[in-house]
Amino acid sequence: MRESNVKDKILDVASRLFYDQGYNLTGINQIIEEADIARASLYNHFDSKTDLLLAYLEQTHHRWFEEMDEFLRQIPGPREKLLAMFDYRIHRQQKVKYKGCHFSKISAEASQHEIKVFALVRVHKERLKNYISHLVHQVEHKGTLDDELLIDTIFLLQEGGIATGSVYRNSQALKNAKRIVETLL
Amino acid sequence: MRESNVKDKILDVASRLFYDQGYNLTGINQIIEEADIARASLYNHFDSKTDLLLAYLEQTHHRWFEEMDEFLRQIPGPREKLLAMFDYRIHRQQKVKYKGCHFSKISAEASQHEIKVFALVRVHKERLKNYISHLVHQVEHKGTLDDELLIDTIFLLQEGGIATGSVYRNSQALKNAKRIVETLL
DNA sequence: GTCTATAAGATGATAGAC
DNA sequence: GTCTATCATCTTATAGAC
Repeated sequence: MRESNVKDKILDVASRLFYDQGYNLTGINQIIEEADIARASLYNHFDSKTDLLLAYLEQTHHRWFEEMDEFLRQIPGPREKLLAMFDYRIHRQQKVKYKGCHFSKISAEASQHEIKVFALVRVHKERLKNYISHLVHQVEHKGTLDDELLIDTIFLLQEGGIATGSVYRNSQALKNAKRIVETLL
Repeated sequence: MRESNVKDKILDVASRLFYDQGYNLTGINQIIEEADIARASLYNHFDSKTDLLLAYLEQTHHRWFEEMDEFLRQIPGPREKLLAMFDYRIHRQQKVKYKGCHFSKISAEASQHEIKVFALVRVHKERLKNYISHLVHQVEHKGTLDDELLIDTIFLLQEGGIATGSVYRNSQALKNAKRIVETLL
């Protein structure tokens, strides 16, 4: 097996377990067992468990936006794209079985001292809000809310919708959030 | 020390640590040390760490709504009460140093098998939404959104606002959320 | 009801052979 | 680069004395 394949395998298994079980409930032992590699092999590719966590967050961040770009590529205008963002999040929510936002989840259980982790969470949320901001400035909307408040509305409805979906294990909140934005746009 | 005082002391210390450090990062050892009680004393009052977690969630739930009732008691009408709910959450957010919703935080790190924990989280969120629902049905609003969508908007803006506040460690999102609701009401 | 001592297992990380 | 063996520490929980 090529070197990179071992590293990828470790990261794949760790990513799945970190999200499904939680970071703190996932031990190094389980990762090496399910990845079927030696204990020292893990520490050859990653300095520590925290290092593995950072790699997980970075990969998840990049894939998240790659998939969204792909999802929205065919959608024509900014209004349609803003609404399709909700479809993307509903689609993704179903794919990950309603366990919530990867970044919010880690943010909730990480030690306060791991400042690099929180920095990555902020980067992710910031980029999402910038994406929404870009589209809102392009769209000709009703003007019930001004641009800045509309950006916040769309962002917060998505964040609230994902959080609520993880509590009820369904997409109802996000579907309602989409209808709200449809009415306001 | 009276029996109940020991039990209260354990629960107080555990509550503080569960929220500040996270449930999984808080060990029984630290709880007994900071509460200054014997190891077996804890197990005399609580069957297990999970039992302690459930007691923490129940107490937090009751106090949360007690404090909100107190906060909103003087506020005159339903419109003002709906807006003051945001003030309550901002006030509370500052008090707990922006570490997010107690229930969402536990929901994010608890094992999927602890179904009683998730049931309590749903109870808490459900009661909050019912409270909002009650007020919205009383208020005479603009009608930009119908009652049901307005209830979801207010609920999701609060949930998103708290989550976002825990990422940025400030109240900006909740303050903007309040302005949005002011515009829509 | 509270105490100390201890159990049995899991934790993250390292040493040294190949 | 991968391996096995091992470390010191921490985990939740229980036994038995007072």
